[in-house]
Amino acid sequence: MESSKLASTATGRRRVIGELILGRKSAQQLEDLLRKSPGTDDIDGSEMTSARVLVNKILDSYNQILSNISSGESDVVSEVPAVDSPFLDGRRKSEDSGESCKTSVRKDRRGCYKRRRTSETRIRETSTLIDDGHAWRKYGQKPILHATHPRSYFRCTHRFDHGCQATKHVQKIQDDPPKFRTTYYDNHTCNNLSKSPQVIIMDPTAGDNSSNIIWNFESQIEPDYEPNDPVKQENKEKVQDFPHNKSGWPDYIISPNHLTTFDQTSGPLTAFSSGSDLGDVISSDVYSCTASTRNMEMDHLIVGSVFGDDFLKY
DNA sequence: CGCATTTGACCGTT
DNA sequence: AACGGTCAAATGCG
Repeated sequence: MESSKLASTATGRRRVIGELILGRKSAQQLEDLLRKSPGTDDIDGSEMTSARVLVNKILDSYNQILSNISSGESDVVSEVPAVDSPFLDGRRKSEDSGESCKTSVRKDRRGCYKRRRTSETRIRETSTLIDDGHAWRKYGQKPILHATHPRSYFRCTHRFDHGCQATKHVQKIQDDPPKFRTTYYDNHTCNNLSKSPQVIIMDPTAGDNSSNIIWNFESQIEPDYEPNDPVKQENKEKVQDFPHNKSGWPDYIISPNHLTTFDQTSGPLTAFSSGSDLGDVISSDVYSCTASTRNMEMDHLIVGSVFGDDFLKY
């Protein structure tokens, strides 16, 4: 096929990937349409279900192909296994090796850390701020060079009581329409979800733009907005255990293993499907979590590694 | 009063 | 030296 010829060169591969991404996007839009119109005159419920299954299969195929073909295409899609254990990360060492610090002017400065060079990251871009169901605590904010908005730094609230090392960085990267990039580092080991992940349509007025369908988790702290954010309280109050989330990964996050882990029984699919008992937090604007919704995030989530500050997206 | 956020300073990497 | 990431005292809030 022509695509295989194309795929043999770098530029050809990019084109193939581009086409695949377009195809996937179309499938996602179709999926969305199916969800929005649960029953029409022409299609009964079972046919609709079949259609959704088909769409899911198409999306899975796209994802599979993309993840395979782009394994070396770092600037298009990246999928890089963890380079080092979260607990061997420099930041971790800083926690428990304070004595290795240079003599500091301040009293025992715990922060003898190393800048993260390569570590497991998941990068997500959304048109709103996200709350992934975990309780985060903001520990810093910094202006970033050549960035119009500061970057906010969050760590898991259970860092100290459960030793959870998960952190994330949130940065607004675009004003109009607003766009936020959230970079997750390391796994949650606390297994504590403050609340269920949610999927909603953020901006119902922008109906024709499928990319507006995002994972919204109400608002996380806005990096450069009003600091008095109700989210703080939400994170605080809704902490509860979700024992089924054994992996420590938020259910909507692609595990570092691969996209294909979706097919596994303990994967996000299962978790989402079990969302029926979460209805109390799903508003009218919120999609219930179905198996198919997981694919929507593919537009926004990038699994990869960060080398320096270059991140890889498509 | 306890906990989360803010913010300036500190530290390691580049 | 610049930069990004983190710490921790100060502050705010419920």
